[in-house]
Amino acid sequence: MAKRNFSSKRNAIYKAVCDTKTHPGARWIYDKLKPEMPDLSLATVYRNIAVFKEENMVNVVCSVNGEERIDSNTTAHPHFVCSCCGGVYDINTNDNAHNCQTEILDKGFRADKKFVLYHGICPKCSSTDCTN
Amino acid sequence: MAKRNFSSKRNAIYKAVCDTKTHPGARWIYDKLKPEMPDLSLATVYRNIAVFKEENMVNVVCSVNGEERIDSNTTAHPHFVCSCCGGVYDINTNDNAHNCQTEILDKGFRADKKFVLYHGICPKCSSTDCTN
DNA sequence: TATCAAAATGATAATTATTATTGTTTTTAA
DNA sequence: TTAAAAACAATAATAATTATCATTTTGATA
Repeated sequence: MAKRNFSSKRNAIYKAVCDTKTHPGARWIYDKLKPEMPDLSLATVYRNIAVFKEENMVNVVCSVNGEERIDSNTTAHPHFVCSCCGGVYDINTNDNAHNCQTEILDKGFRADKKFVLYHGICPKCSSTDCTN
Repeated sequence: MAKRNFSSKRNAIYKAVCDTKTHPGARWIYDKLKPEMPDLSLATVYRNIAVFKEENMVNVVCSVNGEERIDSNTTAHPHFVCSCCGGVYDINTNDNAHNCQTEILDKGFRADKKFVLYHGICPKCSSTDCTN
C-alpha cells in the first residue's frame, strides 16, 4: 500500500504550479515547461491538473476569459482578479471571514470549500491606464 | 437623450433570467425561450448576456462545467454550487461579511465586486446519493 | 407616414478551452 | 526480468463562446 510516486512530468507540472504566484491556467504551465521539456503534451498538463483537483492538491479559484486558474495553496484565502489584465492575485483584507470554513449553512447544504473573490483593477493596470 | 428601450428579444431574455432561481447559463435560457420564440438564436442570448454584464444588470457568479452561470440579483450575497449536480443556489449563512463591499484591500487594489462561493453537496444530492 | 441610420438579429463559421481516444512508453511491484 | 498498470504524446472530438455578415427591426426626425 505504498504511496505511488509521481512521474517526472507530474512532478514538474506540480512544481511549476507551486513555484508561481500567477495562479496559472493550463496553457501558462505548458508554455512555461515546454522549453525545458520539449516532449511535454498539453493533454498531459490537463490530465495532471485533473489529478491534482481530485487529490485536493489544487483548487480552481476562478475562470478568466474562459480559462480555469488554479492555486496550489489550498488553505482558505481570498483572491483578486483584475478585470483589465486578467491577473489573479492573493490579497489581504481586514475581513477574516474567508478563513472561516465552518459557517452554518442553510439546512441540508454541506459545504467543503469556500472561495472569496474580488473583482476590480490591480495596481499595475491602475497606474498604466490599461485599456485591455 | 431618451433611454433606448429594450428589444422584445432582449426583454424576454432578461425576464427569463429574473424569473428563475437556477442561476442559468446561456443554453438554459435558450432552451427555455425557444418553444415560445422559435426564431430565437443562441447568438442573441450570448449577445444580450454580454450587454447585461456591461450594464451591471447581471453578475457571473461562477462557471460550472465550463459554462458561465449568471444572476440578475446584483446585490452581494453568497452562492452555493453543488459539485454533484452542478446546481447553483442562493444560500444563507451566519457570516455577514459577504455583504461588506468596502473592505480595505492591499494598497492599490481597487475592488468593485465581491463574490463568496461555497462548494459542496446540495440537499437533493445528499438525499438521493447522487453519483454524477 | 416615409425615410434613413443605428441597433439588433438569425444563421452559421470560427475560435478556443477542455476532454476523449489510441497506440506507445514509462513505472511499479513482484 | 517481466507483466500489468499507469502515464504519456499526438491528435481528434466536444462544447462554450465569439465573430461575421446579410437582413430585419427600431427610433428619431423630416
